[in-house]
Amino acid sequence: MGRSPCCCHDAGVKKGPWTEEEDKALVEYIQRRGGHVGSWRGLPKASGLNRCGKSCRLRWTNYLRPDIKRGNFTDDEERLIISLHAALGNKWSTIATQLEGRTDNEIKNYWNTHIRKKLLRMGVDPVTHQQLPPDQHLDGASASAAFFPETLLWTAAAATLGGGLDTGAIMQAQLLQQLLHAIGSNNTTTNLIANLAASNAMLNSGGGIVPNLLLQDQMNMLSTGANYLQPGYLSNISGFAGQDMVQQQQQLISSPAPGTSSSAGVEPADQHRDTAAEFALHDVSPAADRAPLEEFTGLLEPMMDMPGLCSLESDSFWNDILKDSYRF
DNA sequence: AAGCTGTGCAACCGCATTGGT
DNA sequence: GACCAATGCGGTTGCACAGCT
Repeated sequence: MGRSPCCCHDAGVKKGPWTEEEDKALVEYIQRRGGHVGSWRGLPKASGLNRCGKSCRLRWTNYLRPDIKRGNFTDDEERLIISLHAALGNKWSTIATQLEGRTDNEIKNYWNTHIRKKLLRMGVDPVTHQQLPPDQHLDGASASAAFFPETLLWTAAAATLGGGLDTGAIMQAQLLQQLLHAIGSNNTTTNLIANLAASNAMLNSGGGIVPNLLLQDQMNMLSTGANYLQPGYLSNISGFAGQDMVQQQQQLISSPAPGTSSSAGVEPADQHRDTAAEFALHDVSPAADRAPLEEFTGLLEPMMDMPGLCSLESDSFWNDILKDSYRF
């Protein structure tokens, strides 16, 4: 497929920072058309701007659009970005759809300048969201090989969907997280369910399962609520965004580590699967309490009858978890 | 005060994807 | 299905600014 020549290569087309006059001309043009641009390529000529159409689009979407939120990111926004990044990777535009008034460019910049460094200081790999070896910590602090079941859960969910995570995949993970919360903070149960998800991830790692799930407004409601699924290191730390990093590191170190993972030289996707596999092999706990599991399956059953929410019967991710749950 | 360095962010660039013919 | 124009996306760059020496 041939690449179209970009108008930006035309001689005489202005580049660089936009002036107030240019901003005004662009805003007025778009407002005159009722907020509907039509053709970006034709916009510069029609509006009298000596700019590339691409440049106009970028200026509008990243700066001039009236619904853009200004100011610092809140703690909740930061957590949401981290959670979504753990599942989606650098899909900035997808992440931006879940943060009202924030642009993909803004989120990307914020990630690269703030969050990325923060995670490195915590000893968390900002790409894989896994614990880094002690010698790779940004602050040089040593840490035990802390392990987070919920991080694994994220990984498992992402791997289950073959890397092509869509809103349905996020919903699966979020619903699973909510179920875990509903059951309570029983670590044994959490680990068990994480194992089930990990096993499922191994079985389906190349499958690219795309579940038939939720309506967009349900997705928005849940993903912006307090119960969205977070990587384990977030749920282990209260007030992540504003907390002193040394203190956070100490909290991480103080957590007992049920398992370790070695991932040097492994591609991220493979690393996810390897870690999931390792955890599943070493830490399946048939001694998990029966009562919480009954509660878990009890919570799932009525959801099967909720039209438009999810179709558990036709979705092997949930089916496998359900079957495995009953087996215990 | 001048120079250096680090940081944050707007904007650019090139490839990927989408949609129309 | 092939082709091409238009748009979208993510990585990268460059500049302004602040803080430090």
